[in-house]
Amino acid sequence: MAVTIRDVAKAAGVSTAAVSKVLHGRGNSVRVSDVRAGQIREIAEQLNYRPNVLARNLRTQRTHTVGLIFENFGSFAAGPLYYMHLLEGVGSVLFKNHYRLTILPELLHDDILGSLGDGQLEGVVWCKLTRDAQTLQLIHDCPIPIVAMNAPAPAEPTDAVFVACDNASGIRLAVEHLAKLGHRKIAFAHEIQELTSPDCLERRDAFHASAKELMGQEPNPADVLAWDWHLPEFAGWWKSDPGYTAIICWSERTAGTLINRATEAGLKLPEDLSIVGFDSTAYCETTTPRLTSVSQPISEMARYATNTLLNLIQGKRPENFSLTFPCGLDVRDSTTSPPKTGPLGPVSSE
Amino acid sequence: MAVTIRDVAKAAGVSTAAVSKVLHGRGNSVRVSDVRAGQIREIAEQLNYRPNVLARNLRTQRTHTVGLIFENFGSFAAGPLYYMHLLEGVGSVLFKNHYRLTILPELLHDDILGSLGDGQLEGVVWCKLTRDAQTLQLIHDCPIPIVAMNAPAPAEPTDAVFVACDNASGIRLAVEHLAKLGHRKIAFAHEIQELTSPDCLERRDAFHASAKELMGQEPNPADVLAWDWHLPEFAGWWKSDPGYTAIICWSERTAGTLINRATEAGLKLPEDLSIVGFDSTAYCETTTPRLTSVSQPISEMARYATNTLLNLIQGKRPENFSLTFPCGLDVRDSTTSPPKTGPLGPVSSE
DNA sequence: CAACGTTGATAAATCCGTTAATCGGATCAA
DNA sequence: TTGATCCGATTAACGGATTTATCAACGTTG
Repeated sequence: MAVTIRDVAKAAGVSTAAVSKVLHGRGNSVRVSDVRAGQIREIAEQLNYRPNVLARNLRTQRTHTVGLIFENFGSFAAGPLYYMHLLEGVGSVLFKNHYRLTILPELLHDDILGSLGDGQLEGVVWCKLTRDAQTLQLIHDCPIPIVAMNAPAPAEPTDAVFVACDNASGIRLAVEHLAKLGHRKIAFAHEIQELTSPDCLERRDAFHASAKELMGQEPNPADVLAWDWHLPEFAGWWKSDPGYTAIICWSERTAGTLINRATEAGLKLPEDLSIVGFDSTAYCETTTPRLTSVSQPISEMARYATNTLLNLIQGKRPENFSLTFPCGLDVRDSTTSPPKTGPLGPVSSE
Repeated sequence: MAVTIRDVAKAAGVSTAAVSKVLHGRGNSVRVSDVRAGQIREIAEQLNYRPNVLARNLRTQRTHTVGLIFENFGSFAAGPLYYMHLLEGVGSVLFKNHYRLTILPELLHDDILGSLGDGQLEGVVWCKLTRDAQTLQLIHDCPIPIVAMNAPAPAEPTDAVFVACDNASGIRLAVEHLAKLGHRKIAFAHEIQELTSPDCLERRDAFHASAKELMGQEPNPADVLAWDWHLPEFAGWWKSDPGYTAIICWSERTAGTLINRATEAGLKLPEDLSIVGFDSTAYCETTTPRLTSVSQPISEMARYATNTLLNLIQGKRPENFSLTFPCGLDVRDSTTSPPKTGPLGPVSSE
């Protein structure tokens, strides 16, 4: 059907080795004169020859393809821009290095090993890898390198590299910011279905720790709002509000929804209530008021993860098997001093 | 290195054909008794055999892989949720059919043919395919089926299938909605760099046509706002405003940014200014006020496009080589009657 | 002149799973 | 008894590019 290297070789009156050498630069011990090379190139052009990459991949045992696993592909379109940045970061590094990117479906554990061991992928970026025994076993059995994104490294070192952001310090920045503004009672919010996310849990725990350390706020179940935001429950909570003046949200999206509920309930933002989000993408610029948010260098993390993966594929041992990126805080317009000044009075925000 | 089918065959004392038949169900004329089959399966399990998909793909000339081309991968992370829905729609259909999804980088025209003709892809979903002669030639030369998303079909039929939304009727719905509310002077907004998007141009032209038809508003350059939204130019425009009471935006993102600029300029929305967006994703629920928006069934379109592509791959001729999906209008809170009632007075919105 | 290096090029093995062709033997109908 | 059919299984040829081993011819050098 298609034109093969043999067709070209026959038409040019040379061996396939010569064609392979001239057209693709392969084969060390193959030497071709300039004249012949020119002829071969010309014939190939005439015949409109296109190399079959499948054959090459089989022979060389390389595919220049990397896989990407999202933890919840089915529902990620509803999510914020986190995934877009992730995809952009991974893709840009791969494409720059002439690699291909394959999106993998959510797979059953048994199928994953088959997918990762079928020779089609040289490595995989795995988002939000969990830390259970089954997964650790899988990492051990996996024949290709794995880099985990936004997954905390397990206690015992594994073959996989873990890239994450420092949730604790990020949340601490948020609490510190609010404390400086004069807030004395802060809540933490997440959507009800996010209970299973390791990131969410880490941030919640960090919130309790930071609130206690910086403001003496003892951990209290009422500090954590876990709602189905599609219901207008905010107004109810706010009425029974035991004095909260600020809310830190586990994600950008939660913060966006909270802004809406609060506005609908008649609150004036940020004067009545300060809100902090987590992720700081372009989305934060589009809310009203613009959202103060902990920033996680998603794109940078993705780039680092991907570069590390490419190094692993080349057999280079990484410097670190676990890297945590620091978080920042992008102060925008959704945070200000609390309405009722506390015992210390409002603190000027430099 | 890895365990091959030959290793299994040798260990089980049978031919590779038998192993292939038992483990993968391949080969019509190959018959294996149940006893042998059991032995083979056992041996394969013991040896931890995993078939090499590269070899299979080469032999069968099939890869069960489809490519996806974005028109601007490098910057799409800044965009709205459009891409997420697109990716979700394409991916879900592919995965359900046990296909793989490969994201392709932006390529030079010469490289594209190489990429699409190297045997690795069985078909491609191509977003925002342009209509220039070079691209039409490429469609003609492409050895695998193409389905174009959000691309208007060219005049002369091609081998590619075109899936788009009905921009004109969508914009008409928006104008109609505003006209019914009593608006008599409407502007159209897009970001300055979007001038090259076919969708954007189509929507602009449809705006002029609908505004003239439904409200007698003669096309006027001042009706179109083309701004760099990062600059706070809205206030200036508003002051020199010749009486506009509503703005239709070419995209969701433009609308979101406009809401912010207007709010910052001290306008009360939607009382002072009605705003309509285009795309109606979850994002519209997060703005304040929630964004009234023309809805384009992105996910559905992507699913249709992908199913059509899978049919093309199987050699089935599609019923239509061009399908336009109707748009709807999701009325939310960003549109209401204009502040100054026109000659007819406000019309109740049913 | 023998030894040796270099250039130009090829044949054939290899990657690994698939499949058409074939084969011995048993069964069965005519 | 002959011929046809089916069962169980194997052999060997693919698919298309890469690569090792090998070779002829020619020039150089001591």
